[in-house]
Amino acid sequence: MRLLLAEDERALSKALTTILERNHYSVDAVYDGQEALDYLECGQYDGVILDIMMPKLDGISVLKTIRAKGNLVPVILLTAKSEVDDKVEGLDSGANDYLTKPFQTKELLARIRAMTRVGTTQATARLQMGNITLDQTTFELSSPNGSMSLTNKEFQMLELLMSNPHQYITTERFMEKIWGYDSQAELNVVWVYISYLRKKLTALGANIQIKAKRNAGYALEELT
Amino acid sequence: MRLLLAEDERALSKALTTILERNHYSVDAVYDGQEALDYLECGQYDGVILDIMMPKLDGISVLKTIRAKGNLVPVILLTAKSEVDDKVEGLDSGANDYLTKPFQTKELLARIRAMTRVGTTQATARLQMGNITLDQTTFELSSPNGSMSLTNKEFQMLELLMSNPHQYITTERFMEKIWGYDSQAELNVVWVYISYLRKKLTALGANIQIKAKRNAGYALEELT
DNA sequence: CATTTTAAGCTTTATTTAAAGTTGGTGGGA
DNA sequence: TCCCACCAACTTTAAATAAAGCTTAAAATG
Repeated sequence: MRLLLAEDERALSKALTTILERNHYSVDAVYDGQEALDYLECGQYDGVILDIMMPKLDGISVLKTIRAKGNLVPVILLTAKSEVDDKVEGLDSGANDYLTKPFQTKELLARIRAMTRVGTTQATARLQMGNITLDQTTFELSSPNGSMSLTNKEFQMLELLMSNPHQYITTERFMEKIWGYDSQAELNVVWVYISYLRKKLTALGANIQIKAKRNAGYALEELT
Repeated sequence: MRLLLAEDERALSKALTTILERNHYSVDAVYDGQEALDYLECGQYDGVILDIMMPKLDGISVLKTIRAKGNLVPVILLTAKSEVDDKVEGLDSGANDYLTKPFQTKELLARIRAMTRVGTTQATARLQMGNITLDQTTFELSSPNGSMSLTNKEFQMLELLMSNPHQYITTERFMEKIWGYDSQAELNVVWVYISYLRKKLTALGANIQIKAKRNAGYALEELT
C-alpha cells in the first residue's frame, strides 16, 4: 500500500512516516500543497493524508482539484481546528475521512485501514485465499500448518496479489504501486520478492501459488 | 448518470449504493432478477450492475432477456466465480464488462466510467468472434471448450485479425504493424505465426478460421 | 543485524530462421 | 482445348537464437 503524506510540520511528518513505514506502508512525504498536487498527478496512491493548513496551496484546494479531475483516491484530512465548517467543507469536497490533531496513531491507522479496505462488505483486516490468510495488522502469513511473518516489501507484494485474485499484475505495476513511480530500483527486485514469497508459501503448504505469465505479470491461482 | 444495481446480498448492495452515490451517480437498488427486469422495462438507465447469482432469475437470464428485446444499455456483470464458462457465457450474452468479487471499488468505478462513456471507441478489454473470445489483459484465448494462453506475437497477430473481421490483411501489413516498419525479420515469420494460431484455434474447436487468399493476405471467416 | 537491493549465472519459454513440403494458377506444346 | 511442367505463394516442422524470468549470494542500507 502506497500512501502520500502531505504535512508541512517536519517533525510530525517525520514521525508519521516512521510509524506508517513500520506498519508496512510505502510513504511519499511532501511538505506543501503544490508538491502534493504534483505527486498525485504522477503517482498511483492507495490513500492520501492531507493536512489542511499548508504553504502555497491548502489541503482543501488540493482535494478539490484532484476530484475535479476525476481522481477518486481515498483522502483523510488532518487539521488543528475542529470547527464544524471545515469538517463540512472537507467532506463536501470529497474527503473520505477527517481527523483532528492531536490524534492517536492507533486511530489514524484504523482509519487508513478502513479507507483503503477492499471489497467493502466486511470489516476484516485480513485477506484470504485458499488455505492462506494474510493479517493486515500483524503482517503474519498463516495457513493451517503454521504461520510466519513477512517483511515490509514481501507483505506489500502479497497484499497486492491477494487483493486482486486471478488478475495478472505486471512487474511495472508492482514497481509503481510499491516502490513508487520515481523509483530507481531495477525491475529485478520484483522477481527477487516473488521468489521469496513462493518459498514462504511452499513452506506453509499453501494450496495457492503465484503464477507468472510472460508479458502479463503475476497472479495468484489455486493449485491444481 | 442513473444506474441500476441488482445485487441480492443486502450488505454489499448497501455499501455499493453509498459508494456510487458518493460518486455522483443516482442508484436504484433491486434484490432479485425479476425486480431487475421490471425496473429495466420501465426505467431509463445509463448503466446496469448485475450480480449473476440472484433469487428468482439469474443475472445472465436477465441480460439475455433485455438484449433479446433490443435494449443496449451497458451492463457490468458481477460474480463470485471466476470460471471461464461463466465469463464466456456472460460476454456472449451481451455484457460489456465482467468483474469478479471481491473487487476494489476503485476498479468498479473505473469500469463504470469506461462503460458509460459515450462516443468513445469502445475500448473493451476483449475481442469476440464466433465462439472465440480473446482477453486483452491476460492474452487468453477461450471458447466454450476451454482456454489457452497466447504468446505476445500470437496475440498481436490475432488481435489484428479480430479487430478487422472479414477483411484481408497482407503479410506486409502484419510485418509493419507488429514487427515495425524497419524490421529485419523475414516475411516468413508471419506465416509461421498464422500456422501456430490455426493450430490453437483448431485445438479449441473454434467455429472461425483464418483463411488465406493469394496475394491478398489473411482474414477471419466463419467456418462453413 | 535485519532488510533491501544489485549482480551474475542459470532455466525456461518465445521468437526467428531455415529448410522441406503443398497448393494452385499460368503458359506452352500436343 | 487439354494436360502437365513450373513457379511463386503459402504451410509446416525442427533447430538455433534471443528474451524473460528465477535463484542465490554478496553488497549496500539504515
